[in-house]
Amino acid sequence: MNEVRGWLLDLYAGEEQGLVLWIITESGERKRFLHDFPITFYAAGPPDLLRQAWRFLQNDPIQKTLSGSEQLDLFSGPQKVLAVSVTNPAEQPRCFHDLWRRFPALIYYNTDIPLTVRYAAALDLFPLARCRLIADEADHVQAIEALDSPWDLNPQLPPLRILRIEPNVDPQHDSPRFVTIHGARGPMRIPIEPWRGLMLTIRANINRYDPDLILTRWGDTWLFPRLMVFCKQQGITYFNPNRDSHKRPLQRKENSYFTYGQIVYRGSQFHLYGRWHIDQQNAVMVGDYGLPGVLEQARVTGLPVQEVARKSPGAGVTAMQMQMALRRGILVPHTKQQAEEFKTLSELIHADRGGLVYQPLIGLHRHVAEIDFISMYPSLMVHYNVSPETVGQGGDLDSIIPELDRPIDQSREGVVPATLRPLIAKRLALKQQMADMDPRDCRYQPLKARAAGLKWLLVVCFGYLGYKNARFGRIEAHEAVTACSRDVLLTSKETAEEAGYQVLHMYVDALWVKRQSSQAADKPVTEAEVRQLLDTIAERTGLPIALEGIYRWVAFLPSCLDDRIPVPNRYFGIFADGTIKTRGIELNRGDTPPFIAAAQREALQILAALPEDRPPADALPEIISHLRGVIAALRGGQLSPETLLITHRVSRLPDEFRAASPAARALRQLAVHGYERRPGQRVQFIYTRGNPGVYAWDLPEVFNPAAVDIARYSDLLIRAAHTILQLFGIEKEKLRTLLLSRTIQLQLPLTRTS
DNA sequence: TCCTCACGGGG
DNA sequence: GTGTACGTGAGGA
Repeated sequence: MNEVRGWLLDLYAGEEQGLVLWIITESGERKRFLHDFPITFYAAGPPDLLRQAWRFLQNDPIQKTLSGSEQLDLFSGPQKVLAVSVTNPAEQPRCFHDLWRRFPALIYYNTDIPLTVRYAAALDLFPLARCRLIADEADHVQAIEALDSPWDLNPQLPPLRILRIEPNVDPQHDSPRFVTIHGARGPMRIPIEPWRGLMLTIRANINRYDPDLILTRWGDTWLFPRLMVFCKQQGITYFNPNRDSHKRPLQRKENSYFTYGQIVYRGSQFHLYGRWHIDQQNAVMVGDYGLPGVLEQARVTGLPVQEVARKSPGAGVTAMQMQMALRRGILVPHTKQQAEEFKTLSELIHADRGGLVYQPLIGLHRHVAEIDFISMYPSLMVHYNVSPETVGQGGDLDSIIPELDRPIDQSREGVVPATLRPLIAKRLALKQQMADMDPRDCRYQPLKARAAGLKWLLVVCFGYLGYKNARFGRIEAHEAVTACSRDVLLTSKETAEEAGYQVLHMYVDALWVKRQSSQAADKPVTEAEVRQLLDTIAERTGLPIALEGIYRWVAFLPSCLDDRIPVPNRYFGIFADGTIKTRGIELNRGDTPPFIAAAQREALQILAALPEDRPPADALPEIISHLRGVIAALRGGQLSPETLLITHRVSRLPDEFRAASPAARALRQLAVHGYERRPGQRVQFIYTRGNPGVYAWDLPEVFNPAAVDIARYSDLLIRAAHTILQLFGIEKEKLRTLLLSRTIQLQLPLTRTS
C-alpha cells in the first residue's frame, strides 16, 4: 500500500473500468490511479412499467446492480424509484440511453450529472483539491480524502507546468508561417511547413516538458484539428498530446447556439486527458477572469477545468445546484440538454422588467451619491430563502414581502440559497482581502480574477431561477425575487427621503440621491453622511450595500427620439476623484468605431479635468476645439483604418438577411472572396462612399483610404458629441456647424447650466 | 414611417 | 439539438 498526497488534476471514466484520477503529488510526480466508482441513476413511473424496465435491465449485458428505493423529488416529495447502479462509469450513458429508448414514458433522474460533480458530492473531492490517498500496488485507490475545501480563501494550488503554443497570425484571416512554443526554455519558433516537422517538435516538447496545461491560441479551432488531420492522412498513429496514452483526445464540433437573447458562436473544441488544453481564443470567459478565475470556478462548481474554461458560468451554476441536490439526496431530473443558460440577458444588464426601473430627472445634477446593492439578486435569494421548492410553501400569506401574494417556506434553507450562500460569502471575503491590499501587489490580480469568476456564477444564477428548462428553475421563484427587489428599492427610497435626501433615479439595484434642495443642495454631501444612510438602509433591508461613489455631477440623458422623455440607462458623470462613469452612450457600445468612442471619452476627460469649482460648461471651448481636430484628422486621412472599424456580431448567414444592412453587405463581400462567418461571429467593416457602402475588413484586396465615407463618419461623430453636449443646450444642427465649418468661429453660443 | 438588425455589465 | 426579452437606436427602403 502506498500513501500519496497531492492535488487532483484530472478525473474521467476509464476505458475498461472505474475512474481514472491524475494526481500531482507533493513530490512533483504526475501519477495515474484507478478508482472504482459505480454510477447510480433512477427511474420512476407506474409499478408495472418499472417491473418491465427491471427485467429489461437484467437481460442487458452491462454490469450493474438494481434495487428499489425511495428518493426525494424536489417538488413532489418522496418517490418510489428503480435505482440502477452501473459498475463502470463509462457505461452509464449507454445504459441509460438504451433504457430510455425502450421506456420513454418513465421519468428519469440523475442521468446526466458530470462525473466530477458526482465525485465532489460523494467524496468532497473537486478539481484541484488537495488530497491524501492510499493505493495498492496496481495503483487502485483504496481510500481517498480531501485536505482542503472549495471554500478555503487561500488554498495552496499545485505548481502547474504550462506549455504555450501560438501561431504568428490569426489562422482565420491569414496563413500562419510559424508557431511560437514556450515551455521549459525560452520561446522557440517552429515553421508550420512541413507539418511533419511541426508535429514532431510539438510532440517532443510535450514529451520532454510533460506539461499539465497546454495553453494555446487557436488550438481548438486550428492547430490540434489540423495536426490530427495531417496525422490521419499520413497514417501516423503515434501523435497523442494526451498524458493518458490509453485515450485519444476528445474533439467537439463547432456550433452556434442561442442564449441570452443572442446567437453565440463556439468554435470546435479539443480536450485532452490527463492534462488540460485551453485555447485562449475559444475560451470566451478567460478574457474576463483569466486562468485564476477558471481554476476558482472549477474548484467551487466541481466541473472539469477544460469545461469551465469553455462554458459560460450558467453551466457552473447548474453543476453547483446538482452537487447540492446530490448531497441532500434530492433527485436531479433529467432534461434533454437545451441552451445552457437562461434565455435572456436581462439580469446581466439590469434591463429586467421585473426589476424596478424609475424615470430619472433629465439633466445635470451636482453632488449626487450612487448607492448599489452588492450582488442584489443572489443576496435576496439567500435573505428571503427564495428557491423553487420554498416559494408558495408553508408559512402564512402575510409573510415578509407585502407585494408578494405567496408565502416562502422559512423552515429549511432551500437548494438555491444553500448553493449561493457560501459563494456570496467567499466573494465578499476575497474582495475584503483585495481592499486591504496594494493593487500593485502581485497577489492582487489573481484575487481579482477569482472574485470575478465567482461574481459571474452569482450573476447568472438569478436567470436560472426563472428559466423553465433549468433543473431548479421555477418562474414563481423568479417573480418572488423581482418582487423582493422592488420592495427593497422602495424601502431604500423611503429611508433616503426620511433622512433628507432627494432620490433622482433608481435602477434595479442602484439609487442616486442628493440632498433635498432646501438643505443647501450645492454643498457637497460628504462620504460620512452617505455612509450613515447606507447603514440605515442595510439595517432596514438586511442586504449588503455599497457606496459606488459621490459624483461631482451626473447627467441623465433624454431619449434621442424625444428629448422630454428620460431613458433609465443612459447617463454619465464624474466622481469626486475625477473618475468617469458612463452607461448606455456611444462609447459603451461595441459597435461604435474606436475613434468616435475615443473622441467621446476625450470630451468627458476634458470635463473631468476641470477644477471642481468651475461649472462644467467652461470646458466647452476645449471640447469643441478637440472635436474639430478629430474632424480635421478624419478629412485629412490621418486616422488609421482600424480606428474606423465598425464591429457587429452577426446573427445569421449572408443569404438569410432580409435587410441589406451594412453588416450583411460586408458578409456578402466576404462570402464572394470565400471567407465564411458563422452566426455569432464578428464582422468588421468601414463605411465607404458609393456602392456597396462598406469595405469588409479581412478582404484580401488592399483598403483604399480615399474611399472612406467622411460625411458618414462626421455624422456619427456629431451624434456622439451631441450626446454629451446637449446638456449645455447645444442643438444638433448648431453642433454640426460648430464642428464642420471650415472657419473657426470665435464666439461660442453657450448657455450656462445652473 | 415602417422594418430589420444589433447592443446592453462590471471591475 | 438547443429558442426567439425588451428598450433603444441606427440604417435602409
